[in-house]
Amino acid sequence: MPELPEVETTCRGLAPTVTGARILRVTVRERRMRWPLVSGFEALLAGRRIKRIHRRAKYVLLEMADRTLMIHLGMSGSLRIVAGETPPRLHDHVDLVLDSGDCVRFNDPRRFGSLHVVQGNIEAHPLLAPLGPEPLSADFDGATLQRATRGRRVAIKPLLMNAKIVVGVGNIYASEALFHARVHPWKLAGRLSVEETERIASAIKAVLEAAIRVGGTTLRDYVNAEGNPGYFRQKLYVYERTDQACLVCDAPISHRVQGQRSTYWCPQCQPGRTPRTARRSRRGAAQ
DNA sequence: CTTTGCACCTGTTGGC
DNA sequence: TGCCAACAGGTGCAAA
Repeated sequence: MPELPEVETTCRGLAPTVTGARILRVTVRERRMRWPLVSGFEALLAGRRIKRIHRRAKYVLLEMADRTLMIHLGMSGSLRIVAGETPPRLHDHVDLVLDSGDCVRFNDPRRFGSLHVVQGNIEAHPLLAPLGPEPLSADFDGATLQRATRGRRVAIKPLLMNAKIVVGVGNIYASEALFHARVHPWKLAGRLSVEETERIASAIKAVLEAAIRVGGTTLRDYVNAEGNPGYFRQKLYVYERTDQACLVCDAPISHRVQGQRSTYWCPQCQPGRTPRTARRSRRGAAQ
């Protein structure tokens, strides 16, 4: 579900409620996540005050004096603020009940998400340490991307989704950014020109920023901290638009599975070849 | 080292 | 109506 804009939107939505609040108690209804919740998870948080909330890659970080609660939303997770007495619904796995009477509620049908309590330097955590630069920071630009692509024989689209290269770019925004950069998703990363990596880096920033501005993309599950969807879906140019007319040139949008993920592109705006392996099923946005 | 494919889960959808 | 296969905003890990 969530890529960087959705995680960022979640953080911003939680911030006013969570910043400075004390966690009175923690209720866990399901410990089986991507990584099972450690025994004693609740006690590691109860009574602690949240100093601030921020984000690294797709992780939500709730920072306390000497520890950090690190939450990943996986494919189907969400964090919402509800009133303390709100009865739990299906897949409401974890509650943080705050001294304000509000409750931070973690819901995740597929349970690909995770929650870790990290003591000490958060950036040194094994899940964070290997991560690449933040796409919206000055640490990421055309030159960074150019350097990262040299000698790579992977196609650019899966490379963009590799968090060691750059974090936060998932399946939707990878296709969207390549469309705006006018680069074919199957183009080999190592063969990109300086101009192309420049355009891709700029497109990534532009697309992510635009998505954040409207609260992210909701396809099916995603809701922000208030339970509302994001509206970037209306601004998607290729994702889930198979066979529909390109909004720029009218050509029908193409779709193909690439590295087990759906890839969408405009064959006219993004000229290039797809390797001629077996065609796979196509599934447009019927809605 | 890089690249590829699987696995983890539940829910929804489309075709027969 | 029912059943089943395919697919879904992620990503660590093992195998090649």
